[in-house]
Amino acid sequence: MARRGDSDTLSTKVRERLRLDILSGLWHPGEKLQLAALSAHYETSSTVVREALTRLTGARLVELKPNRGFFVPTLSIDELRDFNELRCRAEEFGIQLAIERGSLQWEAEAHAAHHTLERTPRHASDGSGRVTEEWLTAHEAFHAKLLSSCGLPVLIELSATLADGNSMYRRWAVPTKELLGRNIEDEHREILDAATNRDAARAGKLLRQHYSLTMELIMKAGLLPEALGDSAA
Amino acid sequence: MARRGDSDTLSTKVRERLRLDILSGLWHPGEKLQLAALSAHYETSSTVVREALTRLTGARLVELKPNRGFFVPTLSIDELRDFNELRCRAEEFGIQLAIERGSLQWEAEAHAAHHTLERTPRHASDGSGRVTEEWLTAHEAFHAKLLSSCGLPVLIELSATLADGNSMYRRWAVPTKELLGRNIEDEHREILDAATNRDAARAGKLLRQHYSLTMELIMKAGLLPEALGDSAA
DNA sequence: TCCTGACGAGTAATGCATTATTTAATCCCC
DNA sequence: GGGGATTAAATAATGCATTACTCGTCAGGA
Repeated sequence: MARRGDSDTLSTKVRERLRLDILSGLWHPGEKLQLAALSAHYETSSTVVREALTRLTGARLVELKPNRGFFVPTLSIDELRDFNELRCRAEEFGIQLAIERGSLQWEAEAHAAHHTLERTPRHASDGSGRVTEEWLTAHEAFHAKLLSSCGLPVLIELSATLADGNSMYRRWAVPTKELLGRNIEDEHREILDAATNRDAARAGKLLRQHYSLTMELIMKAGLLPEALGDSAA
Repeated sequence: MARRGDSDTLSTKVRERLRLDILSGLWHPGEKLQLAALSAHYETSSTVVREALTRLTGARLVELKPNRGFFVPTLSIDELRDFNELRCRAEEFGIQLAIERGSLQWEAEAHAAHHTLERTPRHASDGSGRVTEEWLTAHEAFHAKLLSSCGLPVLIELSATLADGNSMYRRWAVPTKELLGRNIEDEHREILDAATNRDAARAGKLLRQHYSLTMELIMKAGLLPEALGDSAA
């Protein structure tokens, strides 16, 4: 085997690595995720890769076709609007509960998460315009923290799943000036402000705008052909 | 091995069996699901049991504690109200989309599913008052069919997950006359009627009432002690 | 007596070997 | 030469062996 004294399992770590690799586009939509290739890449046995993939299936980041293998799901721009609406509704409900129930510590942690997000560089320094993995993580952490005090694990998990799905659309959208250059910091600041001032209605509205604006930009930009499933592996 | 010419995998079948066994209460909340015991019970290797359990983890029917094993999640009556609200919101949105987009065939299939449901006996003939597995399946199939034309796979899956969660609460509620004797058939008929007459607002309202009434009855009845996690295996 | 830390049983996690299924390539037969 | 069956290669699914973790138990020392 390959481990010693850590706490959680190899499978968990591989799952997280795979998740980030899919979100960052290392494996692209439609691509077949072969067990042998992945176990070589992640330097572990096919068993743990299989478990990691199976787990990601539950989060809709991987699709399993019985007896055919695992695949990265392809995206459909037609679904994006409904997808976004579902996300908005879920988060509106979530933030409402979270604001009702959040403690002072929650407020503090939300500020902390926001601070981290603000200080994490958004774009890679290589000029590719690609969003960095660190920023993506901080962004999801910020939004997750806002909902964390809602008290409903299903909802937290749902929100994470929908966030990942949205990241996929964002990642495979045609890069445009508007998408790349958008000033997202103000939106986050306002959301944080509404939440920690316990204004659920305003927080919900701001979240909806925040998500919907991104959605509109993605829909205007369209998806890269690699995301539609007709690409080569 | 144990198979030859079927289509989908052993793992899928074991997962479905496990799912129904958990919903029906064969394994109860808090119980540890040991790989060795389960592979003996389902007559297969621990590998496929593990995969089945991992998959069910994604549907929140099983919980995995790293290096500790798999467990049936315990229930908390406090969460039920929020849980129900999330479900209502998701289904209201889903039924709205489904009604906008459903074809004539969808209408027909909804009627078919409803017919099956109506003709499937609800309670076991042994007088235990327990809901039959067949009725449970038909019930979920009916509701799933209503949403099936919404065009958003995430939402369909979410709805199925929430339905399973609700079944758990229903299963582990203290049996009361009101819960056992409720006339649920009229509600289904009305929902079907609203949906196939393309009245989204009414369908949504009826669904909300349908779910919320069950919830209220469960909250009034309370949960059996076995569901709370302090029971022996 | 109570804590601490080492041992050991039980079992979860991982790795690897084997079997089954799919997919494509080849070969007949028309 | 073309279409459908047959065989072969690739790889997904399953089974089993091994390793490593957790937790309970017990011995030794304060």
